[in-house]
Amino acid sequence: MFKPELNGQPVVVLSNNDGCVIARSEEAKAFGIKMGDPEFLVRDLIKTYDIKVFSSNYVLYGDMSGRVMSNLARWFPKLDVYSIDEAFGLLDGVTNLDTYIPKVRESVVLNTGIPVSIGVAPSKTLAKLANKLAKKNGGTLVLDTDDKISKAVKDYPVEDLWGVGRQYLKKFKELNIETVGQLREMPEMWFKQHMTIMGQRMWNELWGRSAINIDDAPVTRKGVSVSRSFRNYIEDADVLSEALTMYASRLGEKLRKEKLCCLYLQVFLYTNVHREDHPQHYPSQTHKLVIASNNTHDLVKIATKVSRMLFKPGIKYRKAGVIATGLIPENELQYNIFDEHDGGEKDGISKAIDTINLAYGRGTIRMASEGYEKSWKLRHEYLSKGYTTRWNDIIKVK
DNA sequence: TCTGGGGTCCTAGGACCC
DNA sequence: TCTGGGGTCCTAGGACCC
Repeated sequence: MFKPELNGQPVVVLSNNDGCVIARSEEAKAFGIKMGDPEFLVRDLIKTYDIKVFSSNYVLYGDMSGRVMSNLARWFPKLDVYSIDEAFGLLDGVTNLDTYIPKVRESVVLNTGIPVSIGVAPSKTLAKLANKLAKKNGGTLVLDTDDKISKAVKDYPVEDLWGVGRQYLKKFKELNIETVGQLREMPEMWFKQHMTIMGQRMWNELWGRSAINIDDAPVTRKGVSVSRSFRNYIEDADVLSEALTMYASRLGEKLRKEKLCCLYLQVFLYTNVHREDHPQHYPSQTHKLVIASNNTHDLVKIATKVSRMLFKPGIKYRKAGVIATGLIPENELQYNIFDEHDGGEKDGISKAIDTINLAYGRGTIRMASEGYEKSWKLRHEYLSKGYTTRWNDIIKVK
């Protein structure tokens, strides 16, 4: 949208640390670049065909996503935002689907500049399938009769079905099941035996009986995590605790933004799983807080302490992270009669830090233990601009 | 000599999603 | 030399309860 000259060009977007290809234009796919390919393995292809490369820019994508979702919400009585680029909408009471759905699509494209596709069906699983087929059908597809559904699933490859990953696919292939049409003919008991309750749901969904509800109530989340790969290996406990300081600080910011406190903080370390010649070590430990917290001081103290306990000398660490669970609203804290509480002093400091960082940019005020050199910091060499979120990057219209 | 039945909660690990 | 990050749900097994 912001670089229209790239329309029709091969373009790829890289994961964090510029590690893997995570999005490709049709033109880039045609040159044989696959989802998840490591950048360094396709570097020659990129050069040969002059493929345009971008680092991920989640702030920009998140903002554009919000625009699309709020436009969609005008057309559905219930909208369940499933991911950054997908939503399920309820169409109860809409009768003229064949004219309504193309109208929704045109409206979103017109108002946001983002092309979307819409699939309609009696269950989420079939709607996902319809959506995929819609991409080659002008952007919309309505499966509102048993006959249309049977035709749609007949040749649809099982590996593209929602809920089918590597392991389930292996089972299907052993039985020579190639298409969703074949899969759906298996008895219900077979689904239950081989795929437990998930399979039973899938079976119902495939026959047009909705088994996965549309939920527009904001669900209370179960966990919040921050993890990153390092730019270079870390072999030093002090450097490792610098990284954990930053991750725990970010985690605190995220929790405070959602007004949540955590009762458990899990810390984990990883070595490079792709290197068989490196000794592998992937320890993890969960720390239970006496009083749930979301202030940076508490979280950093725990994260760095645990990371030093987990660390083993002589190991090349590649990645680390922190996970907060046992989440409770920050205004429903359970104090403890036997433990001292600072009366919220540290919480006040964290709030002040948030205010300053919001005004002057993330990281303006940070914990000293985050360090200064940061040899582990992310690589982002091909970052696009913050067209919609930074004053300096906003496009000029002449 | 012979030792029940029905639960909950927690954690680790596996499978899946985008 | 270089391989992402953030989630959900389910199951099994252990520890505990009465």
